[in-house]
Amino acid sequence: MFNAVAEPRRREILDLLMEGERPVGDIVERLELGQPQVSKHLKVLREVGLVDAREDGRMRVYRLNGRGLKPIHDWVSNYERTWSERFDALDVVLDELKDKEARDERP
Amino acid sequence: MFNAVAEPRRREILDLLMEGERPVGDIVERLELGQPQVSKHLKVLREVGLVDAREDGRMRVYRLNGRGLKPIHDWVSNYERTWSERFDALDVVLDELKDKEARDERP
DNA sequence: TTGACACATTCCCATATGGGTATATATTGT
DNA sequence: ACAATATATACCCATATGGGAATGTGTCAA
Repeated sequence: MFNAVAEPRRREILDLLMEGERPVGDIVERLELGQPQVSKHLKVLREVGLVDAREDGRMRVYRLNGRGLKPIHDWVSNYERTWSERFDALDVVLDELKDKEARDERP
Repeated sequence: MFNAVAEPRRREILDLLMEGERPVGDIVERLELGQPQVSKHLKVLREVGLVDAREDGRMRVYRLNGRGLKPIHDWVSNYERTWSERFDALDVVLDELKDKEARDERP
């Protein structure tokens, strides 16, 4: 899944979908990439759960599923303290509290 | 650079280096991977600035440079709000403050 | 039903990449 | 100087992957 995001065009697709759901055609236009290529990238993103598709007539509307990026966020966050000196003991505690709250609210 | 981190073994190397600097031999042992392979992975990580090397006699001691992961962290953080409902307006303000402080301290 | 449209899938090709093996380079110890 | 050690590099091979072109599938409109 790190792999899915390692592709520049796929990151562009995700960035685009952050604006809102989009049919394939729109993505093809914006990325200036062939339609089959976009479909293939979307397939990869679908397989790792980073996007969902909704059928609307003869078009498929793709929607971002940002939660799929949480594993990456979690992994990278472990390294945050190596560059952010502000990420000291207090910050760690606060972040853990924030995480705990989030878990309690949506178990 | 996303690419460098997309490789599982390279992430293992980074995770290992989080414990502290290590010569190549130690990494080879821990990863149970060939020495040339480890050297090649380290080369990739060096080229994207995720690790630094220090010469110590006939061995090269590699050290983590976590700051190189900041771009990834920044990119993924844009998506955090899509899965964390606690990431509301107040949190955004607080995080921006934290960023600002960090910039002021290390410009 | 037929044709146009939106998208997915297939096939082909060029390139990149990771592992394995062998070898080169540099440094230490004797 | 020589052998051993630590690491880097070169070469080979199998596989994965992205783009391009062609084709398949399902849907709407007339």
